[in-house]
Amino acid sequence: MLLNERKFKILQAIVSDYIETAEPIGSRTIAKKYELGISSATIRNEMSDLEDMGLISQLHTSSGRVPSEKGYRFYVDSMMQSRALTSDEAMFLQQMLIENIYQAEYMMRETAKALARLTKYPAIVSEPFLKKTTIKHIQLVPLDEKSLLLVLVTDTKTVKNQVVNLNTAPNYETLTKLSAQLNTHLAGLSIREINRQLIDKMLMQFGEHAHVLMPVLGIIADMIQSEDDVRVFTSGVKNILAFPEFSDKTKAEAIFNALEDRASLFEILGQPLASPQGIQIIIGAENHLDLLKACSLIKANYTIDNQSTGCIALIGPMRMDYAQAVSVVSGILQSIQNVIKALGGTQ
Amino acid sequence: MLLNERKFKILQAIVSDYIETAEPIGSRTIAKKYELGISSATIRNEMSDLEDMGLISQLHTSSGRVPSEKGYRFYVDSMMQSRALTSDEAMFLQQMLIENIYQAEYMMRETAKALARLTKYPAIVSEPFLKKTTIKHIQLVPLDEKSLLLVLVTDTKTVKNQVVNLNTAPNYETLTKLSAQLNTHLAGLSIREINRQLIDKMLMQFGEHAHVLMPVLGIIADMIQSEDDVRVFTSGVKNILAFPEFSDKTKAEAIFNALEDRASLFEILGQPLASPQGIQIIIGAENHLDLLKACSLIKANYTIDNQSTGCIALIGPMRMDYAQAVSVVSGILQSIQNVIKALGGTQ
DNA sequence: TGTTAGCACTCACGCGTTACGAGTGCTAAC
DNA sequence: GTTAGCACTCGTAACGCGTGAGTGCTAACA
Repeated sequence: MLLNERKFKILQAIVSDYIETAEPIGSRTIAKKYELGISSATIRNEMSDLEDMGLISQLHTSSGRVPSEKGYRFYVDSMMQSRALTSDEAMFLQQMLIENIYQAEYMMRETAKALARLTKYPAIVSEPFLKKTTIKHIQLVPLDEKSLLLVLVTDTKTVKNQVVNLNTAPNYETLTKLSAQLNTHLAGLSIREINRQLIDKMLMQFGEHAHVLMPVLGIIADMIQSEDDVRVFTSGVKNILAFPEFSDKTKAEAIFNALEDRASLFEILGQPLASPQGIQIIIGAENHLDLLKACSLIKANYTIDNQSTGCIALIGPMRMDYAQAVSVVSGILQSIQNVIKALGGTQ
Repeated sequence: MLLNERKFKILQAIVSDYIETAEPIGSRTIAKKYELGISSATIRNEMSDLEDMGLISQLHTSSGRVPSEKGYRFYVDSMMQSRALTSDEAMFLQQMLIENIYQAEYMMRETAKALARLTKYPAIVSEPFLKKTTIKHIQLVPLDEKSLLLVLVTDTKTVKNQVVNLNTAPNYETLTKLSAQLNTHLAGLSIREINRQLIDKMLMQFGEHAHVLMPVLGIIADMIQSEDDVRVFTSGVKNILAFPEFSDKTKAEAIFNALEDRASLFEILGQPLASPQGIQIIIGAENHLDLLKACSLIKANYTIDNQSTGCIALIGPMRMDYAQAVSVVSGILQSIQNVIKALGGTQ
């Protein structure tokens, strides 16, 4: 779609004004507020054209114009100015990094908080999806006669635990030995690399303890493959109450529902990224979740060794401040990558 | 405070009607709806007395009456009928128990969900506060040259992890030995029992690895003592939007703030219980958290070996359905206790 | 031919008025 | 002691109306 410069400027004025005020905007207001050197009548003519093109719309005759989804899309694609982080924002992120971040879980929670704090939009942060990470260490820990604890550490130092129930659990020494063997075979592998052949080979070596190995391997596969165990952190969900577009209770509730339900959170995070390395902007009904069709999403994957893994996202009204949100998301993305690198340590 | 039977019945009618409808209730309505065998004029006189006693109040002259905090307190203490779980509720809890509950974290999350689902009030569930539980097992897991992972399992099978950074981390065999020694000394103890004497004795035995022991012990103490690491699960926070008393945005926001902030959650959960074994009902300003002064709380501790440990709580408007809430909380409390017993297993 | 001034028209919104109803307290009669 | 009746209060919903921000259309102008 091509717009002449005047239409371009008018659309830009409408979108950014609406992002700021949430009020429909009329020709006279544009003429007064933005010095375009043309009269309101001319602006009216141009606006009529923009409406024909589907970029803006009216709520009723004789109301001002409001950007349409297509209008937002055009804005995001063609006229949004990427802006740098303000010094306040940068300092906030810096501060967050300085505080000791020992472990993935803590970092995730803090990241969600920071996103929500800086943008005033609800934020979602997911742990890395394990199927894309590799196993760093496995440890079998004794619990009692009939159960043991399986501890799995990934290359991002995310730690997972699961109790394994058996008829009779091996004693401490045996578990220590088994742990060592498991590590010999599995450390450094991703789930994709654990295949039938490898399992058979391990079963041979495990001998009398094969009855322990089978459930343990099964659970490792489950832990790695199922979303069930991936923690998702949200923060600032209440922020949506501040937006007039959600002052209607049922609309606010829809969003709360989406953000409190793990299934729909995964739906939000899990859609394949058009540009997996970058930041994706999803406007209104472009996302397929009915509960969020009045919202826009800003998503990014953080990556480990260039493999996409976890996800961070912001949710806001369609008139969200895309420029600010994108810059904050990209800033935080970098911070996370740095921390992941640091956590990776000497490996 | 003593009320004659007529006043008692009238107050009961006012409280339960208001709990149901959230509308002030007048003498004529009571006369029609509840067959007390007296006229509205008589009821008016009695209501005037009840108001003098501070049990009910008017929002303005010529409006119906509304229970005061004192009135709710009287209701809860003297006239609330404890009710059994409905068969639906009982089945729901039964179902929850049947689903495999392997681990404390999962159980907590599900418990919070169930509480919120059954009552329509926001629910909070905390993990056991460690200072009151005992250590079941400690394991040191290798990570890399400069760090190791400390895994701590408690008697409720709650699992905590923390990365420990050292100048040079011992190798796998050493860690295995150290783990065994730590367990010999510490398993079965609560944090109160880890004293200077014991630490000195351990330092002697650890010899060359004393430089590992000190940070590890420090972190164990931290993990056990600090609230920071206690997970708190909330569910159904959005439910407050359904109550007309919170339709004012700022009032709803106050509650969202309280329930999203860990510090205030701890404040909610942490107040000493008047009756540590039972269910505590806190009405309005009886709780000291300003953000929640328009709310009532229903709290209970779940216990392990008769020591109070974790906490479950419901939050609602002052006119919450105390009878139902209490019965659900007590039902869930029992379920949790059963699960804890089962998790305790053969120990 | 593109731009602009002017005009008639639309429609949401705020405001004052009014009618209504649910509630009260008081008084007098039973 | 109880109740019927009455005057009074006050929040709320409905209504009408003026206002203002907006539109599209037309005619005049550069």
